[in-house]
Amino acid sequence: MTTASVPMAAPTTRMGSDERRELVLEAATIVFGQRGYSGTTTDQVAAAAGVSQPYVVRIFGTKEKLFLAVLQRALDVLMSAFRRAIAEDSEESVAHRMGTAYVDLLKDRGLLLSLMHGFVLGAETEIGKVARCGFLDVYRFLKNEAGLTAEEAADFLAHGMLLNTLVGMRMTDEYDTDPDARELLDGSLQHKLPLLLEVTDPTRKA
Amino acid sequence: MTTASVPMAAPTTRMGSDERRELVLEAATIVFGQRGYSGTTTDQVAAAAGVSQPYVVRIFGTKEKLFLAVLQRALDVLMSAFRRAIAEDSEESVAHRMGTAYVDLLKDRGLLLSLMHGFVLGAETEIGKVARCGFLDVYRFLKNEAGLTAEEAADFLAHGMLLNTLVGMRMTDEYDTDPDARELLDGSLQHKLPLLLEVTDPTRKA
DNA sequence: GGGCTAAGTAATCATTCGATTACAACACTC
DNA sequence: GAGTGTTGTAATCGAATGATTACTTAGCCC
Repeated sequence: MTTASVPMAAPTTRMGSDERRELVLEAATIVFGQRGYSGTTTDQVAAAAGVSQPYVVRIFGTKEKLFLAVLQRALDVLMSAFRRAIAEDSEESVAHRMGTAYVDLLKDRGLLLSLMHGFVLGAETEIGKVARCGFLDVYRFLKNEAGLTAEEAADFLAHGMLLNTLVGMRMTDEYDTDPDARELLDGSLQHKLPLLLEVTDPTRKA
Repeated sequence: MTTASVPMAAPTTRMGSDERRELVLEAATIVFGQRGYSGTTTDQVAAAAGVSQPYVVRIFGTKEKLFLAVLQRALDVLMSAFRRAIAEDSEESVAHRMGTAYVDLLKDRGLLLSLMHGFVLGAETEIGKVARCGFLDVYRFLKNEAGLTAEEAADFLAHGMLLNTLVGMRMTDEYDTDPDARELLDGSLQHKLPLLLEVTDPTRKA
């Protein structure tokens, strides 16, 4: 008999709680992004993060608080990306650089979609509060720090929402089969399109 | 003792199945619009429609089929509104008339929001199919029948998605308290804003 | 007016899910 | 190396939910 009869004592070392929290947040972002708030179970998040379900709820308290943390993190990442975009010096316009930065966020899988799910759940008291506040923060940033006019800012947001919608409905699935889908995606993404295709379908060859 | 010991025999007459189906669809549209697909229960829909929960699922088979019917109806109503808008003769541009028609759809409560919830659920096999197909139908309509260029059509769709998002997050709740919210809503809706405010908050005085 | 079809419900079932509890083991301090 | 707090899990619970079954009654046709 071996010294350990316990079933598979973990060979890995333990993890700090901050690190673990961030890991779960990233996993949750992916799952919430594709199934939505109500459609996601804490069990799915736990499985995606490689921890047990009770641990997920203990870290965040409730599923709602977990989703709120996902939303807040997504908004923070978004704002950081925009700040970086307007800080860099380039020949491109500020709006163009921010657009590029926005599309680049697709690499953080589920981030824009989790945001989108939060945005359309304004009827949920707490979620709605975070969504409205976060959205207005972005709008203010576009006007006050990026120097866009009100109309330019609205246009920017509008095309962002269109992109989110196209990604959410997996319009990329029709990219090869439907010329209109291709045209729509080309128009929304321009040179960033290969990134989207790669993110949404890892098997595709460039 | 009264002649009827049965608990409240309905004083109302019975209803044809088509009529009843439409009634349930409308109720479902409202509920799905504010809670999303997974967040809505068949019981909530039944209560909103004034029928029993088992009856709702018997009419549509499953909750998913009910949601698909809601989506299809919403797309049909949308396309009808657009066709009517381009048919009428007016001094306004086609795009302007369609925009007005789109905003008018807010009167059909939950319709645009149910659509939006469907749009961001592309990962769900059946829902995704209907969403992509319906969205592309609209895009083709804008180009082929309304005579918009590809870019104009994308702009139109983008601002539609922004409007849906603003409504979904209940940005109207901040209309009186936040000048940026007000500006954003004014820009997205122009003269149609009173309609939105009335729809989202029936207690408000014009 | 009797039977037949369709509208509609009450009761209930099997799952699923978020949350709680109790317990285990690793790492750190003294 | 004993004690202790933190990381982490197994087991389980109660409520919610979609679906099924069996039953009731209204209208309708002959």
